[in-house]
Amino acid sequence: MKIDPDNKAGLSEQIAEAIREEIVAGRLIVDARLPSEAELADHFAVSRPTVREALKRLAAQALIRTQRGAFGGAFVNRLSYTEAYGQQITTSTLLLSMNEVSFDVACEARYALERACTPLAALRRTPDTLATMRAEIHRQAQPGLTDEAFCASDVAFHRALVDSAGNPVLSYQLAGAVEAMQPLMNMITFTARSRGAIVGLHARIADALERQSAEAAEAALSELEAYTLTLGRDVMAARARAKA
Amino acid sequence: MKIDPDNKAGLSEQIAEAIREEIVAGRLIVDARLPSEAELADHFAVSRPTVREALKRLAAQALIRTQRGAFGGAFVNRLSYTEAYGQQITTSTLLLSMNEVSFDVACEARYALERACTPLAALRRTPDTLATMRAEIHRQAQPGLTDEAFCASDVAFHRALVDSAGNPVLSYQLAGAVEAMQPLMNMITFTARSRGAIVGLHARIADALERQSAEAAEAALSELEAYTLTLGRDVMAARARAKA
DNA sequence: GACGGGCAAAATGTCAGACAATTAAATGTA
DNA sequence: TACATTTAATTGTCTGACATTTTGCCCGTC
Repeated sequence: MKIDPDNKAGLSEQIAEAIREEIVAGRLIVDARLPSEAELADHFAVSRPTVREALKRLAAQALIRTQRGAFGGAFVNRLSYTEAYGQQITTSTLLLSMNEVSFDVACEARYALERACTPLAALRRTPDTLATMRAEIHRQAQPGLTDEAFCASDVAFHRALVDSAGNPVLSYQLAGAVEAMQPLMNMITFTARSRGAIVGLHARIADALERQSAEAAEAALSELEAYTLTLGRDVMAARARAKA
Repeated sequence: MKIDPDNKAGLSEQIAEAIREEIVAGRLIVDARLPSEAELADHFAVSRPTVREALKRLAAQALIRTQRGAFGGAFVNRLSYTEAYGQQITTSTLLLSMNEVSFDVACEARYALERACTPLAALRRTPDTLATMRAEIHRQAQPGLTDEAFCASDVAFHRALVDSAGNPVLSYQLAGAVEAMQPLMNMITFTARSRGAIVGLHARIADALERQSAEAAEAALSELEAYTLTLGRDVMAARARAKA
């Protein structure tokens, strides 16, 4: 590995970057054990706390895992889909909440991506994913549901739709797009009428997938997008009025 | 903020999680200054190195930035699109390289997502993005290009295609899908004939977008997907033969 | 010879204190 | 007022130490 002059980046950051390079370049393969903290400190000519900070940076990105005890140490971590999902979701949520992303733009991105899944979902939907979608539709029709629970169920429905495509990479990519919308959707107060409309469109999507009609599913999805957009715009307009 | 019992998670991880909670819940807003390391250490009743490890975890995820000097400290960072792109790309690349994702699955996901962009790209493509695409096509037609440079240009072309949709959230979501394919594509040896075919399809896509025909662009994209798939399968077959 | 307990070693996790480097505000001076 | 200097606050790093956890090995017993 390379050495570190005293530049402005900070030693621990440089060390973390050097190790990350080793991993992404494949020179450190999955489950390989890194040198111990003391050895790394010696190699990079820094103190152990500095090395530890570097390792914690990598651990925060799930690139390594640490194990205590004899013959423990830091090991290159296999990035599982589950961990990748989590990172994807937190990053997407923060990106949307911190950058004044308009409801319209986020909505457009989400439905564009979901429409990309529908041809594959229509082809490969399983009884399992269809059952999940039906169950969520049923839950959404319950009268006593809070707005938050309704939104959570909405997310679950759309995740099932994405998972129907049977492509884990696609599911991973869309996890952020679907989940990150939830905080924005939570701002909407769903009336009985709007809930009915949404449930109806969800049912149309599920029906279309069941009979493997990608066109019908895409059409219903587009209607849902348009309807969600009007709901969101109403909220924004009401908020603007309250502000003035 | 909450306290930390001595459970198995590790103190620094618990502290990092507690602060992350504060940020995502909005109780710590963008550019807000966190308490100093000494104050945090006092508050959580741990030592300063432990607090520092926690802060480095957050810094690795670009959630905070630190500034030295008087009235410096740790500040909640606005997650920029650029930083989010970077995280998205590294996570996607590692996910693909570490999980034996087949070329077919990755390819399918990528082109499905890109097709989701074409209707918007056809609607909103600018002279700027079109010029970028043309420039990359021209570069790809140069004879002396290495395979790596050809792949890099291919990525640049597809990024321009995605950016044509004019939706930054969409661009962010697709950054991983497009960039993470590059290591897989780099394994392919591009003959003069395959390069010609790809350049031709790229030109057809650019032409279709220029005249705002989403259908033609999607058709060309699908052809490109099919062709890429055959190239990838040839490589896999050759590799299987070499192994046997 | 096999099994089990205890001990030592190795490694990470944490702590305490100190010093260096940096930066912005406060202060002093022309 | 404008500029240079000091000063205080804060992060970055180092040194050294102790605690905790886990593994492997030795050794005694059955």
